[in-house]
Amino acid sequence: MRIVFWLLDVNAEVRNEVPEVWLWGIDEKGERVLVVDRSYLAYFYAVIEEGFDPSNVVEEIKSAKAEYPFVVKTEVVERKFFGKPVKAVKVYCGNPDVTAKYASSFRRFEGIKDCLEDDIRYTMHYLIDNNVVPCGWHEVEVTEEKHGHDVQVDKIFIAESSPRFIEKAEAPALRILAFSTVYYSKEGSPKPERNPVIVISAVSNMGEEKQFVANEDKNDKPLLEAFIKHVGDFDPDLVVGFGTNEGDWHYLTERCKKLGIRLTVNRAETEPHTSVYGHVSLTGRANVDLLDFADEFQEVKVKTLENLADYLGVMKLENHATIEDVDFPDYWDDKNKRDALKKYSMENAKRIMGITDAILDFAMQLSSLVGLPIDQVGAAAVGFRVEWFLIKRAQKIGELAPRRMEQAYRTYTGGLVLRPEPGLHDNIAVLDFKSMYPNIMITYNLSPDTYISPNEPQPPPEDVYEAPEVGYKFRREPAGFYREILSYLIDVRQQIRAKMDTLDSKSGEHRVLDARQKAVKVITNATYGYAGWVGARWYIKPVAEAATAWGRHLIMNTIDMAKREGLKVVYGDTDSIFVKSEAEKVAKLSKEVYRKFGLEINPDKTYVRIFFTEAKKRYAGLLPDGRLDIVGLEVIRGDWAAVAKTVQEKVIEVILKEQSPEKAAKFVRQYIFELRQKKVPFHDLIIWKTLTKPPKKYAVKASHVEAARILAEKGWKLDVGDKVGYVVVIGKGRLYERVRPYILASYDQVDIEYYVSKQVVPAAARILESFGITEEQLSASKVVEKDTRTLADFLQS
DNA sequence: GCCTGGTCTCTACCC
DNA sequence: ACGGGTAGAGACCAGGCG
Repeated sequence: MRIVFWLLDVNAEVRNEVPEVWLWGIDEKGERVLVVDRSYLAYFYAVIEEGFDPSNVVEEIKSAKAEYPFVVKTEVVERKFFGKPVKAVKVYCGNPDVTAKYASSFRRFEGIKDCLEDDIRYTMHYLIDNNVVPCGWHEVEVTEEKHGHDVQVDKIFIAESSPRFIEKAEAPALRILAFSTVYYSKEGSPKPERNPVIVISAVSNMGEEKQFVANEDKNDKPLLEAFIKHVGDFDPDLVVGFGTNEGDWHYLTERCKKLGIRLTVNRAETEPHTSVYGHVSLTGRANVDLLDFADEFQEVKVKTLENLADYLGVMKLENHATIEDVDFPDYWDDKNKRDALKKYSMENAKRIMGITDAILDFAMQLSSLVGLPIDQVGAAAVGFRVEWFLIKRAQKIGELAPRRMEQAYRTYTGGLVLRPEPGLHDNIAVLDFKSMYPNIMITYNLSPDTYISPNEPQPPPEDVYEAPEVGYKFRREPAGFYREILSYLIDVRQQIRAKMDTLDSKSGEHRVLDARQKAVKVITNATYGYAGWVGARWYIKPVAEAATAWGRHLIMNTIDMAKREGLKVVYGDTDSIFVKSEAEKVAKLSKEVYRKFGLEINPDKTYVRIFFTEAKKRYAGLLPDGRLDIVGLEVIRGDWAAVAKTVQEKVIEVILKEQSPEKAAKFVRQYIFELRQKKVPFHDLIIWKTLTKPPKKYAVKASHVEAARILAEKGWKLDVGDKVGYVVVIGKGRLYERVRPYILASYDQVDIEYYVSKQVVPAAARILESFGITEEQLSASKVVEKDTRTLADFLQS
């Protein structure tokens, strides 16, 4: 019989010495199915030395049969490696776990140049070779198997053919469970061996809410058992949380162990286990951690669940109280507050479900585009997402995936940034090169396989593109790997967008296609960065270096052409120039640049008025619709207190809209006055900074590290990548000696004068100094204040 | 011992 | 664990200064 199913998750098993690929999915009728494919063998390639007879290698492998019992068969194949034809022996193994070991032995065999693709997981080879696509539909010939396994599905099938991919946009109706936990700890970061789970809130995408609460004596065993049962009863396809990969799953698993129960929440009666890219796998379900997708939202500086939900409009922050982790025990112990804690926990579960609604289409599209199952694609770093997409495309053209090589890290020259013309300008147009680096790579055929290294025989000059400044050469023909891939991506995105235009923008298909074009764009734009990444399988530094060299060449030529056209250039960064807007001249420039270089540069936006400081990469513009576009300045930085950001934004607004520095200065002084009265919320004084390495590795003392140390003393363990929120308090010595984690500080300890002189005034002066207003003028009363303080200090000591 | 200027470290930004 | 270019704050340190 034939079934059609949508692929949710994949894993491998070896049963009775037969390797099996398990495909977990949902069929057209909405039944949960497991399709087991026993027909697929693990393999790797032994690439043959040039001029060596592959059959000798085959013989050699055969004669070593005793040492390599899992070699099932060999096959001589033609492939390409960095574009060059190679012969290889494809070595099939009866056990997926031995390929890497065998490959490393075979590398020493005579006539074998290298072994490849032993580092690609069995399941990934399966998906790629059969064009089986996660979050995609497939049809497959199957026979139904008796339901003898301990797996939670409606039906189990044995595949009689390879699944065949079917183009179909929309996903089936999934069952989704969002959950959020509360742990009880008075000793700092909760630890599963000593601290109980006191609340788990769960929400389903059907709107069902369930809350599990510990007993009065904080016995959490019944709670956990009830939660496990609930997951089993609801049988979700997707389990979604926030920070679950690095937190909850480990905690809950260990907590259950400690209580003598097993956290069996997957479809195979096993416990959660950590898998590739540090993601936690729940066999048969997709475990999605929304924190993995938070990077997509650069505007959200401090990645908390609340902030992300607020940003996505899921649940407006101002209407809901946030309870800090440190306060959980108080809220539990105080019976009057306990309901608030329960409410907060349930709101968090709802936030998770809301965010899921907002990003799930994108996640699914990214998964199917890249080819990694949805639970993995989020956890995979950008470089690996690009790489899996490349591996998938490589297979289609017979290109072998290179191994990751240890290579020395060396930087290279990047984009060109112009010095801005400081001050105010009216009517400025921004001209942007459309997808500059991808298009450069396509146009000049920059690719690992078209690169001609200096020690190779050199083709005649008319057959190569030579990058300016750096002089690297690339074959004009045939099309390189990157050209193929990038043209494909750009084409596909155009097709999707054309299709979208024919659809009702509220339709399901439109929404799915929009998510897909976003996923395509993300991968397209990340390809240049991938090309310059030392860790990349296809890393060839000259490829990335040539791309930026062409970029500089293009932008410099464009500036010259603009000037000749009579356009005044006031700024530019990498792929853009800012010019005094003159529609006809701009149009003519675009045309000429296209004619000369074959790349498109078009007006992106126009500023009614724009302001530059002396610094590059920092400016603020007024858009025709009245919105402000602020770039690089403190307003959009996460490591400045809100007081400074609020004031600077207001100053910018007054300057751009009313061109009145005096009014702006007056506002600043008024704000400072109120700040000194402590009329601004305490939260607006918090400064957030990321811990970028373990505290011990810092070469110099730093405020946020010191704040983290204070928290650690109290038992609150912070990890690399965590944001530390601190305030500056009154005291002596260096700044780092005067910081406190905000959750441990009170308003009356705060050193307001620090916020005046080091936050608000500098942020405001950054703008106002161009108009002749000094820091002193902004903090006029500072002098008096300072003297008073000095006097007070004097009297004290 | 304190101030000053130069350099280094650190973070977060732009594209 | 995708690239380089850049600003700005604060730590740190050597040298000046009777």
